[in-house]
Amino acid sequence: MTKGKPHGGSIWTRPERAPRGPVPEHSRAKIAAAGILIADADGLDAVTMRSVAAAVGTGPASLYRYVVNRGELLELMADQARGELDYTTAADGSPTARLLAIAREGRALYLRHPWLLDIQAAPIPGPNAVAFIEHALAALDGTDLPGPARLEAVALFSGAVRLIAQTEVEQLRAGQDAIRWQGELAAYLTGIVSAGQHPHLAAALAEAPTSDGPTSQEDVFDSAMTRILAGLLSPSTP
Amino acid sequence: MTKGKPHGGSIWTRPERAPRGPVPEHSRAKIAAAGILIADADGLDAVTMRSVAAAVGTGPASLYRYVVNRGELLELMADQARGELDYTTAADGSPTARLLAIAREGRALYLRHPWLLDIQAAPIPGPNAVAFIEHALAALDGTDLPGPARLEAVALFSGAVRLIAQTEVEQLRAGQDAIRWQGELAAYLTGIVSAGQHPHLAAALAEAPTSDGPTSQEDVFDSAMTRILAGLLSPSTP
DNA sequence: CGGTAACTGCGATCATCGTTCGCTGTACTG
DNA sequence: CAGTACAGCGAACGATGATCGCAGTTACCG
Repeated sequence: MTKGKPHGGSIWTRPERAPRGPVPEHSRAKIAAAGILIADADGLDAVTMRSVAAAVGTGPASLYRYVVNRGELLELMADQARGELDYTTAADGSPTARLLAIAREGRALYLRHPWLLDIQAAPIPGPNAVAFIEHALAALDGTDLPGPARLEAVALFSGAVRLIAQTEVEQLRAGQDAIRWQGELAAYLTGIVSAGQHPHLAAALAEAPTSDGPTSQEDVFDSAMTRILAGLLSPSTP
Repeated sequence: MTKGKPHGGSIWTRPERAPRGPVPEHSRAKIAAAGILIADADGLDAVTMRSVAAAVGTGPASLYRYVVNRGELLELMADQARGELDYTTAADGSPTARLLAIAREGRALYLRHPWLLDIQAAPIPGPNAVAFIEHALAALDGTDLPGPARLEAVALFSGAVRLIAQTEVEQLRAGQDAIRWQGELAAYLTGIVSAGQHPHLAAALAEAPTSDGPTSQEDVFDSAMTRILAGLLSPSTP
């Protein structure tokens, strides 16, 4: 009759070890670690079922005993990487300061594992994602935001960290091609601007990129993050 | 000797029509339109070289006369979709009001073409992306932000629109499975919370999701966007 | 203790996808 | 009119995600 899936939706609601059967030769953690190593070295596209299986020392088909599809493998990797986050620097201080500390940790994580930006968030958060939410909520203690608004603020906060880190990683990805790339972009925009349309873009590009010395990436990140946090933590104006 | 790429980096710096040779039977716009139709109907994964080629009425190999690879095809689609944006509602008013109007347009676009969220921004923006930047910059007129900060603010603004729309689309994607999905998520979180760790998450979840009637998605979007804009437009506090 | 059910490992294999090759035909140049 | 650069495209390649079915392994039940 009606079957009623016993388990299944997400990998986080499915037990790692089955009640019966032989003891698995590998583990989710080991497989995820292998995937992370490959992604760090050669990018997310290099993380194939075959490459991960080979790194673990087995065949591609065997991975499907631990994971339902490639997406779940990436979920495993993403959550395991998030386990590297260290929240001790966000232990106390003002909400803004604590969240900024968490944001810095997140930025470092994205720079360490740029492929995280290529994985879109899964519908159900893994344990380390939940831990992130918990710590961000803890940082919100002392603000006058109501409960649901706090969850929303954490989501926006997390997205902002990802967003800013993404622009930073994009430049790093260009690598040594940065000169060629920036040159092409500049030529392209110059061509557009000189056409007469887009006066505001012309004005913004004309202005010099700050005359008082080169700003470090960390400073850019901090100031952008601080601005966003100011908006998120301010009471809503109805 | 040294060849020196005549053209090439991006599709936007490459002319659509070559100076010599027969007149192409198709066009970038037509191919992009076909791809958009498919993506709207069956998602971005259904946009394969074969399916788009078939929709245009040709073979897969022929598409490579218009596009260097699948990524460029997606770029074409993304920029063409952005051409649907209407900025007339953002013509005047306060910077916040104008940006909010643009944000609403963006939200509607993402809801109309959810697959846009699956395409990550290309290194070089297409014409309609440039138009978006231009209009956002125009909305920033009257603020005291310096030039480079405005470009940064536009980037953050654009990312915020995308981020908020994404959470909204995620729920829509669950579709009728929403009941099952929310149920599973709730059960999952309940299990985690009841373990005793994560006290802040427990507190946030315990609080009722506002007692004064159901809030519409538009209101949620507007309030979140307004909060973020407040942060972006406020002068940096050094 | 023996039988059965549930599970693991995995070789072989499939369907599909992005992309390339090479040929033929066509339009523009000089 | 000859040459060249390009368009269209059938056929094919290599790689990938995923499935099937069988053999070996463990735990539970009577």
